[in-house]
Amino acid sequence: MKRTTIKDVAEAAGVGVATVSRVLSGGSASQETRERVLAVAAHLDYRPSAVGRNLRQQRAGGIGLLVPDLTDTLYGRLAEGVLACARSAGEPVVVGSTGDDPELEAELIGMLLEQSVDRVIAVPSGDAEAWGPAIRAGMTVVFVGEQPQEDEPSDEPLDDLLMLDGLRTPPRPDSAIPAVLADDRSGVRTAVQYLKGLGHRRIAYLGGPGRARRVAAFREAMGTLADEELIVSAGGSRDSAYAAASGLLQSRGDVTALVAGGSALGEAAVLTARELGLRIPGDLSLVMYDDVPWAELCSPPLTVIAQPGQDLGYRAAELVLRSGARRPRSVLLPTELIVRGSCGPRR
Amino acid sequence: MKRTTIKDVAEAAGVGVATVSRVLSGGSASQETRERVLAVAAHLDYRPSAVGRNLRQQRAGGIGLLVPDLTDTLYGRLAEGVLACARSAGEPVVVGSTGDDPELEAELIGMLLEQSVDRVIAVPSGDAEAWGPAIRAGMTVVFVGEQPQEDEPSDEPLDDLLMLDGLRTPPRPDSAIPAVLADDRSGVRTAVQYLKGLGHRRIAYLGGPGRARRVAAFREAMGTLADEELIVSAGGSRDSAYAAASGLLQSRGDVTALVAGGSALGEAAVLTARELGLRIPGDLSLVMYDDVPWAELCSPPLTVIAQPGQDLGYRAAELVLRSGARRPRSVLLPTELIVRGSCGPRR
DNA sequence: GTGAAAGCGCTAACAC
DNA sequence: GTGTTAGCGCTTTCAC
Repeated sequence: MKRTTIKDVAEAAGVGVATVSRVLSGGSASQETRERVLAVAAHLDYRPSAVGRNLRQQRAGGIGLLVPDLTDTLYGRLAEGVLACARSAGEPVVVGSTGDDPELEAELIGMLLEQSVDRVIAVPSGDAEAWGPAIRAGMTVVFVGEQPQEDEPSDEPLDDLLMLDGLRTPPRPDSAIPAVLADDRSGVRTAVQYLKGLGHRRIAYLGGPGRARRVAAFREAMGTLADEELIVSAGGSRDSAYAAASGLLQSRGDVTALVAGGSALGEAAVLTARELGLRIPGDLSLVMYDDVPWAELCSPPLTVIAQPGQDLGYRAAELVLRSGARRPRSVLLPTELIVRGSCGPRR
Repeated sequence: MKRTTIKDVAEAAGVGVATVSRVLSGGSASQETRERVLAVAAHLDYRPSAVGRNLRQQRAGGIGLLVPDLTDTLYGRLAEGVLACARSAGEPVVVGSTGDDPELEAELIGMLLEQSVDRVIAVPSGDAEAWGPAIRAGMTVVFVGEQPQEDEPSDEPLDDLLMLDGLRTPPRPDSAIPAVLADDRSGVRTAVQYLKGLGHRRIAYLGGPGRARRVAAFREAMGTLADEELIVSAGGSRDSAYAAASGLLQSRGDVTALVAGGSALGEAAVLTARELGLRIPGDLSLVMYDDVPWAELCSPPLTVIAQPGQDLGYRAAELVLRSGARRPRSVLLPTELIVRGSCGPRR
């Protein structure tokens, strides 16, 4: 099955290939020629080959999208957002799932490089260095939902004074890589203040791999109440989420409230609490990140910090597509605390 | 930022481009030459351009994946399966979300054609004809999770006799397009028999767009109990799911059990039941398609028909990748009824 | 065992 | 306005 090429169209229309190319890309041509070429092209069901064009233009169109896990509703929404924007721009999207594994992430970046995909949107899993090769190769990259951990010297851990100021982690001072982020700081702060208002003092944070910004925001919001022992982070797998939740809830009997840094973590927390006979919100108040559909169906309905998943993706796609124009700045999208039934006064 | 090409490597290694190409694709070369080329390539951080190769070989590598909605956990899992298999084969995956819209589906097929993506995995949304152009263009396509509706004359509706035989809808007699499907027939049958065993007679089915096989399987399983008025199908949107659920539950007070053909539908059913003051399983027994994470967290925990989402995707990817070898046959994967707490005896 | 050269489908520079 | 032509990076004959 041979593909119809521009040459076929040119011959059938009795014109040169350049003319066909011009007509199809809106260049100048006489009315008559234009119509004939268009007619012939339609009749032959001609589709310009993106491969040919890409080779010629030294850059593949299309955009790459790297997310940790498509099974997570948040990333599903994010992907839908990217796809929607890309589609309206007629761009194909090459998707990769990193499983929150920096190594896999690097491998996928290499794959995109090989495909000459020169614009990518990513929820980064590793550190910023993984993106060196991509940047050096001239890729336009936009981070979404997360940024690589700062490689700040970890022996200057956390200064209580600094934590009180409102701007410890600005959307990254002047990083070369723009990012579209949810306002975690404000989301977590709202949640923590809500819990504090309910009388809770021993509030734990259950985080996933990476997601350093949320943890930092939690520490900041807790202020002097922060206790490193109540901040645990699980690996990417479901099992490790349960293990972490279980470990936390069992060894720390004085915990009366928990913030789960993602829906998988929240799920683990709910199940673990049930197993342990902890009632929500009677014995344990729970706030979960991400307003997934089941949050409302859960018993009790879960109070959540909602992120605009789809918007995050859409905006990121806009940024990466219009990157040519102005220097893209990072974007911060609002989060919202949706109060349902999983939090109560300290018992 | 110019990309390192095969020519650069050839020059730096003091050999011809053909030699570089051979070495890199495992062709014959002297030990010494091979080592030198490899060293130079590594040193220059050379990556062969997929675009160049694709153009030369008249076929883009990579595989296309078309799903209705990445926000749905089932399709997220399915995509993860495809991605996992594709990655192990080193193939990029171009993903499109059809929103269950045949028109959008056709548009995305066109986009894949333009990209010269010649292997695609799809959860079809439209009828079989939408795939004509793809097939004619030489695409290898594999359906997954669903097949286009049969264009059987609808005025010969359903023959009760035929419905009793065990093989009314085999994995498609000898269609040109192979499919990887979950065994809906057996899944639905098990669920319906379970409900019948509980004493239910007025069992409704709430389906989504398309998904004709499940509906057919439901009719078949119901046998003489089938009532067309209890079979309703919603559109793709969340709203239409609620509307359908609401309409069904309000107008048909004698319904004591409901099978929801997908997790979005199940969600709508649970919420609607709550609004209407119908208790589950007291007033209404519910079986839902797809074992999403929240099914267990719901109140009550939902009895579900589980499909192996990830496997479906993985197997489909295998099929589409090995398509060159033997004539790929369709695959039927088992479903499982997971009994939890949403079904009770007829009140 | 290796190099020179053709050509995949396309666009852009240049000639007419 | 339109045709001719030169490559984009690569693989693959075909000579040597």
